[in-house]
Amino acid sequence: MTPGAAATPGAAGAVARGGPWPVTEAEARAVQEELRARVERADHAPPPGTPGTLLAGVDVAYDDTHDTVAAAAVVLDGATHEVVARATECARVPFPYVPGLLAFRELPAVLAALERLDRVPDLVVCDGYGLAHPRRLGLASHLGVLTGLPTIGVAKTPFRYRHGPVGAVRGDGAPLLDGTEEVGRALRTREGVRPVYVSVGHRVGLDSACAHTLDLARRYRLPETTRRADALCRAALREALEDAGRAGH
DNA sequence: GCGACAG
DNA sequence: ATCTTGTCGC
Repeated sequence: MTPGAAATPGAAGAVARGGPWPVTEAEARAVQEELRARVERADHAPPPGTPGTLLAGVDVAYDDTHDTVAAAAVVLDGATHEVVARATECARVPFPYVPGLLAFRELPAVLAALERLDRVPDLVVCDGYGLAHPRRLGLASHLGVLTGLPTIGVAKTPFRYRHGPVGAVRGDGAPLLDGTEEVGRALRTREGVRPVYVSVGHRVGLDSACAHTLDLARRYRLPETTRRADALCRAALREALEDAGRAGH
């Protein structure tokens, strides 16, 4: 994948091939403070169901004892939701898990997997948050700024944010609040199941982000994109560890 | 200082 | 994220 619309193709490429990356938490926070101004809120995502549209999902799996991370990028046809492309990347874990700094742990491998795709997606669905972040630069927004691609974040827990009751019907939602600021939406994708937490990443509006989340999560709580990416990165991690084991013994 | 804490 | 058995329900 070579995103022609990339805002900073050089930066994304440098990261993908192991270029500069923050080492300390202070450096990482400084990077976020720097990039937050580049997040675009205008909606550039095609409506759900648009024929010819490509929807991507990205996710990562870890084995900390082997210092290994596996990332996967999967592309679905926007109308049929059939998988049309996939790619993976394994690497050393580049950053520890620190709440608020997840992107520095996940993005290098994710960017490399995206670079390996032979298609450029119209929207990337991330596992985590976008604007719902202490510095308004969760991994979804961060990925969007580095690639120029429209992105959204769909998380499984509320992190540090609050919301009122969510209606029982699929599609019902409640604002995710950071104080009085709406940073996302708790969204019910299935009745009788906990809601998911949707937030804007880059170049997508919140209503559009929720519409895509609902479109991709008909049968299960989570979007088909992240379910596929999750399965693929786990398989990639398993194979990487098996190969390493064979080579070592 | 204490608790909370995306994945 | 990951460690883990059985169990309730469609």
